[in-house]
Amino acid sequence: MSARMKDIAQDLGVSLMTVSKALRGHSDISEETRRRVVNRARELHYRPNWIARSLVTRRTYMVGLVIPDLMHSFFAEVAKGVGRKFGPLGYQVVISNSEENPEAEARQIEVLLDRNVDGVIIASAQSHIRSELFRILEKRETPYVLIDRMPTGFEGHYVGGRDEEIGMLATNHLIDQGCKRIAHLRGPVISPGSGRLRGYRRALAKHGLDAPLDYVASGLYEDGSGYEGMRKLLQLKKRPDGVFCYNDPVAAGAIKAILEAGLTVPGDIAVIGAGNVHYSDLLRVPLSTIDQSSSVIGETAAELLAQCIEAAKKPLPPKRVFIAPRLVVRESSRRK
Amino acid sequence: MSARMKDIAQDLGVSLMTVSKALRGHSDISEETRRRVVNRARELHYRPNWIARSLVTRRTYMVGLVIPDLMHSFFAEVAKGVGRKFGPLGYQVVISNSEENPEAEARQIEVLLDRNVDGVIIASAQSHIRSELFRILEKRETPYVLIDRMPTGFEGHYVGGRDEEIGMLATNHLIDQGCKRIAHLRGPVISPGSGRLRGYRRALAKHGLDAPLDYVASGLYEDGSGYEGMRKLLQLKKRPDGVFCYNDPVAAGAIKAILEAGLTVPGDIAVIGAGNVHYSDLLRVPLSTIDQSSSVIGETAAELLAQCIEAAKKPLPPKRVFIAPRLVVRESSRRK
DNA sequence: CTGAAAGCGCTAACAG
DNA sequence: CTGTTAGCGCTTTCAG
Repeated sequence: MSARMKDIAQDLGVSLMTVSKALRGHSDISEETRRRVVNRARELHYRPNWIARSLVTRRTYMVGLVIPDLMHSFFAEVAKGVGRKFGPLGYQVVISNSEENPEAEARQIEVLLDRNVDGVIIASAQSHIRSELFRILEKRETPYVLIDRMPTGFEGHYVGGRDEEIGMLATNHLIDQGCKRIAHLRGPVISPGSGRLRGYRRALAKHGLDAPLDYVASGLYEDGSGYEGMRKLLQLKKRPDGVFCYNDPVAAGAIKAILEAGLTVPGDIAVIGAGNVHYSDLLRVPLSTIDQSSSVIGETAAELLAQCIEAAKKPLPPKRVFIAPRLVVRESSRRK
Repeated sequence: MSARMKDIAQDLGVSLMTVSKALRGHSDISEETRRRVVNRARELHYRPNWIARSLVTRRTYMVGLVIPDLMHSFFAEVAKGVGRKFGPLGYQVVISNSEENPEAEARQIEVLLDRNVDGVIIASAQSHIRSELFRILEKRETPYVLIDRMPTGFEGHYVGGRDEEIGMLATNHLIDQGCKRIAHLRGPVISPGSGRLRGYRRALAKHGLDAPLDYVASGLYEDGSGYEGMRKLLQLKKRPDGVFCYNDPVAAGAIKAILEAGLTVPGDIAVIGAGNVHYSDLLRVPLSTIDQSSSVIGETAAELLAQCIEAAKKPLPPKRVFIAPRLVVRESSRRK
């Protein structure tokens, strides 16, 4: 096994405590002693034992990040943002994949808490705060920040997009481009899905446009379901001429379905997504989208969580940050 | 703070050790006692303290996974495979992003080792085994498995693709499709890049086709560089009619460049990538590719590492697993 | 400025 | 079957 403080202490004929303090840059150690300790530590390739330290300090310098899908590049980007913020602070980020399963998510969060992470960032698959998970979370005193999705009733720290605005921005853009029959491939029944749907409806209402019930089809999260949802929309007697999709993967699937049906994008049907995932530019038809600054969401959440952790045990008043959306026009919706 | 074993022991009037053993299902505890302990533990919401346990057992049940880019869905998929295998075994996977930077990678691995992970899986950015990193890695007795990239001189555990075969498979396919002037957007100077290039050359040689030096351009890792590389190829006097790209992102960038130049895919230039990333099907032109079974690589590496960990301190003889590649033909290369 | 004592929560090894 | 003793490697507290 590698060297311990005890070894350094013995070698130098000082006490273990002196070594401990010297190594941590404690003020009441003579410059001379510190130098000797540090040198000897280097010689022995001493590496502090985090586990032993954690046992007494009750800090692990690990934070959990729970996301529903690593493969979705939106979350990968969020993860990158979180890592970029926490790395320099000396924290390890532990990523957990819930696969959109609320129970799996709850179990994973428990595991993280059992490991004494100092805090958790969660893009939750729970739709409501009345779930087992939040009871667990509240019982422990570990700070946590929710991102991207806000379960109904949730009152704590949150960082995410302005979903209603996203819906309006996208829908207004399609209207601007001259679309008259605008459909929506909606996301799951969690805040971003509902918020974007609300925005879609408001935008249509404001412009006096119809929003037939069957113009809203389920797109769920990804290209497979986007493809299916679009195929349903294509069977309607009054085919839509514009579609706002919950996110970019759904939009990619929708485009696939449209092209397969022998129609053109944006000629026959204009399409817009949300998320601005990094390959949106490379799709069949370069995809218009609403940028959500995924990595900013990650960084902001990380910053907030770091503050909560520093604040020791006095919980900070709940803080909510909403990142402004931004329209990115590419070919899939450009009609003028 | 939450309940400790001590609390359970006092409540029940037994010794701490009895509790410890009962909770771990040790055989020499009466059924009766065990039941009482387990019940009381549940009542108190007892959760074992991993940190304390680790301090004595020297096992953390954490494994590190170091990859160069989470955003590249190949690695995201590998990560998923690793997680799927280790999760049920009670391990936490800690992912670290090296951003293709060998020094950052080395530092991150040190951090992981400092945290006493039980093992590490690495898709290394090091090109040669004579780097600082491998000295560190060998000094500690923590088992590790390399994946996807094999630094020259490396002799340890490895799981990856058969890169030369990938190159041959892709190039042969282009030849089959009638391409006569086949170029290659090559990857970085690490094993997959060099292996695929070798395969490309061998395939051409076998068919007596030319491989002019300027037909090999640098594509590096991603769409940006693929785009740039392709633009260079397009300026050659004898324009290629087929391109084998290092990976799918590079191929996506190449297609973008080709279309922008007013040419068609596969009509003017057939394109094939490698990796079969999940959105390959949704690109401008659905991308032909070589499937590498990314998640199988992750799972296999995880399994191997788990064995190494179980093998206690006796290092297993180096094992190497090469996953067979598989041709996936989509539109981008279909000429017949 | 330095150090001795106590303990974080748990387990290994052995004794009853 | 149960319990005692002795740590794991470090930090906190307090006395010199």
